[in-house]
Amino acid sequence: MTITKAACVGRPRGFDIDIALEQALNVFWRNGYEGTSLNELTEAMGIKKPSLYAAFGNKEQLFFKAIDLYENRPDSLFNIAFQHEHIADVIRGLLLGAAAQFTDCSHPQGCALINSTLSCSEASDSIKKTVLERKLKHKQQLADRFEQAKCKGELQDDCEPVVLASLMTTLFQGLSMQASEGASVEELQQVAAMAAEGILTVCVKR
Amino acid sequence: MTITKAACVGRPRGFDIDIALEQALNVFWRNGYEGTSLNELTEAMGIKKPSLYAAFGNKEQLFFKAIDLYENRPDSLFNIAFQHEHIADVIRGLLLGAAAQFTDCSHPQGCALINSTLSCSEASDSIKKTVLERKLKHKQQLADRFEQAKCKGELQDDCEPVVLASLMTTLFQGLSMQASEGASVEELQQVAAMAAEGILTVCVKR
DNA sequence: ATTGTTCTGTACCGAACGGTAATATATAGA
DNA sequence: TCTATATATTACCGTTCGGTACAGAACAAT
Repeated sequence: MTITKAACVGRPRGFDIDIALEQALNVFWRNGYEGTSLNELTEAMGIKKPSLYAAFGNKEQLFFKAIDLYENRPDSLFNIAFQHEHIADVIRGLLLGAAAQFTDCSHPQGCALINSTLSCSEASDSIKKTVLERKLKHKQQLADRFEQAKCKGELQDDCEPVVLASLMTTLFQGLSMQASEGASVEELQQVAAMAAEGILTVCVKR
Repeated sequence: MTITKAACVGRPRGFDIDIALEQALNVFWRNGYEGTSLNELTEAMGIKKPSLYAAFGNKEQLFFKAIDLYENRPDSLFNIAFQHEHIADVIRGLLLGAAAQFTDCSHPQGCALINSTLSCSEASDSIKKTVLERKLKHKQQLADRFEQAKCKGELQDDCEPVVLASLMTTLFQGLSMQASEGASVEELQQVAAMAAEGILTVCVKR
């Protein structure tokens, strides 16, 4: 899916807009929104500033498009883990999957969405707000999935789906930060495994 | 403990250096290192830039001094929680204490150390490195305390103190982020309670 | 070949950044 | 009162920030 319809008249664009966007995502992923300068972006994307502005609007819109690209990846953590039938497998899949994906060295470490939110002063308020909404949406998806599991009788009676969703979000954010700080895949997997074991023990009927 | 020895000659300083430092800490706490500008600092501290530079060196040194102030607070989370004898109380104290302190509205939300690390591009590398060392030191303190508990037979045999310390760190970082994003004290306490219950169940002998 | 359209590159904008030179001002000691 | 010293104030430095005006270059349609 291209971002801007290819023009059939005029000078043709000299770069692949999808590849450029992916490069931009990588920079935002690594440095966050405010931590990324236009010079870093243009250098990584292999284009000059006016080309960037013509193709993507401005830094803010470029960021949103990059985040869209990130969230629509087919190998998204949620997409994979939610395919499991049993809630225990979902929880294990989410935590161990996060540990694996956040340390996957084929792209920057951690979660792009979580990393981006960080380096944001009061200046870029719309960025903060939008990223927060996305994260809230994901938390809601988790809560919905856990609620569904509870209806099926998979969860303990005293386990609140919303709280469990918050706890998972907390763990994701912590795992993402640790990954960004250079934690190894082994360390994060041990952490994820211990967390999963604890959650399964106190929240899931067996 | 003052930062700079009070001069007994020359024009006396027109502001309280300790109060100014505390104001600086609050700004860094709220906005992170790179997210904080000198104008914000001087405004919050009630002084002009040359006074700031005369008293604290530069932005980087001011940050280090502010972080020192933060870590040497008497009501530090670790100081309080480590006073408990039983490891179960330590773990509960750490998690519930974090939920409470991170949402305490008498100061910025979240953990200052964790928040600061975030908004740091490759530029301020020494900041990143120093903050990382501090966080690592805290993780080590946790690991030592858990190791000690294991020696006393308080932990399950298959519970690795280092992994448990990593999991606690992960939870702290997640809780701090959620607090910074505006989570309520109630929500965080529920999350902390659930996490504590899980950890106590799988890691601690009862 | 000309025109219209769109992209590319250079060179620049005002604003904000961290940091400082120069100078005025307030105190202690002589 | 005068001098030495340390602080406060103003006004400025060079750099980088996000963003853009402008002119040239490459294509499709005529």
